[in-house]
Amino acid sequence: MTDYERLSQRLKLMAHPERLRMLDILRRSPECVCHLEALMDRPQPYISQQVRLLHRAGVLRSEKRGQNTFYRVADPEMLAWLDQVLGPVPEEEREIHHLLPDCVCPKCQREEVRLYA
Amino acid sequence: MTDYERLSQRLKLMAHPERLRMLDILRRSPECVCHLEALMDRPQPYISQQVRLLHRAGVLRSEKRGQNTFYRVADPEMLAWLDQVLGPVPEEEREIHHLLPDCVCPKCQREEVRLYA
DNA sequence: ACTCTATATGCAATTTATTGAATGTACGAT
DNA sequence: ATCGTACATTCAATAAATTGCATATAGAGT
Repeated sequence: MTDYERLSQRLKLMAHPERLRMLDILRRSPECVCHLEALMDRPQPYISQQVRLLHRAGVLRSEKRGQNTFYRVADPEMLAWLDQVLGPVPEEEREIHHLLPDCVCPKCQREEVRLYA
Repeated sequence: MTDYERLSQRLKLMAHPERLRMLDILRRSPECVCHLEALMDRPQPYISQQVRLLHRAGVLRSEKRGQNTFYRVADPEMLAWLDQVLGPVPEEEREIHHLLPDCVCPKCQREEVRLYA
């Protein structure tokens, strides 16, 4: 496999509107599948599929917290690319969880977290 | 069209091994189709097709010199992305035409150019 | 053990991208 | 006018990506 092949395979992960948006969310703070589902307004299997693609490629890291699985962008190369393509994440937007009225995920249900919104 | 859609469409242009390689060549110096053909070892219609894709999207600019059409990467956004993904082009590798023994393009036939190889 | 919840997986239908190959065109040289 | 060169276009075959939907699983709570 040439360098160009390796790079283009990873670029393909970004070169998709829904995945790009998902990456833009997950580079800010870890989110669970059900939160992504509410945020992106897509059926859960759809979210899981895209997450899987990114996870298999080593772009996302997963972390179980109770019932939920939280994903975050954990790949430095991808993070650098995202910074270049989307612009860097402003300091004040980091680690902020976007609360959603119709989201059932634990972060959206806890009052303490609501303070950051 | 959302931002994510616009960006992913342009990212798709890079997310292809042959086009990425072509872009890597054309960000260094302008080259004609027949030279790309020799460099990349692909049939001429194949080269023309990929060139067209990139040209239509505004990534490449074309310039006629005699019989030949030279293409170069003219889009600042794409150039920045290429720098991020492939690393910047070293100063000493800029504007250098890679001479090929089996290439019939004018640059490869002129002795003066040979000095830079 | 049953149930509920969060998430994962499998599969088929469709769409889109990729590639090869034939053919077309424009233009300079003879 | 015809020929050759450089490049462009078109089309069809194939491969790959995308998406929707049905279903599976694993673990927590009852």
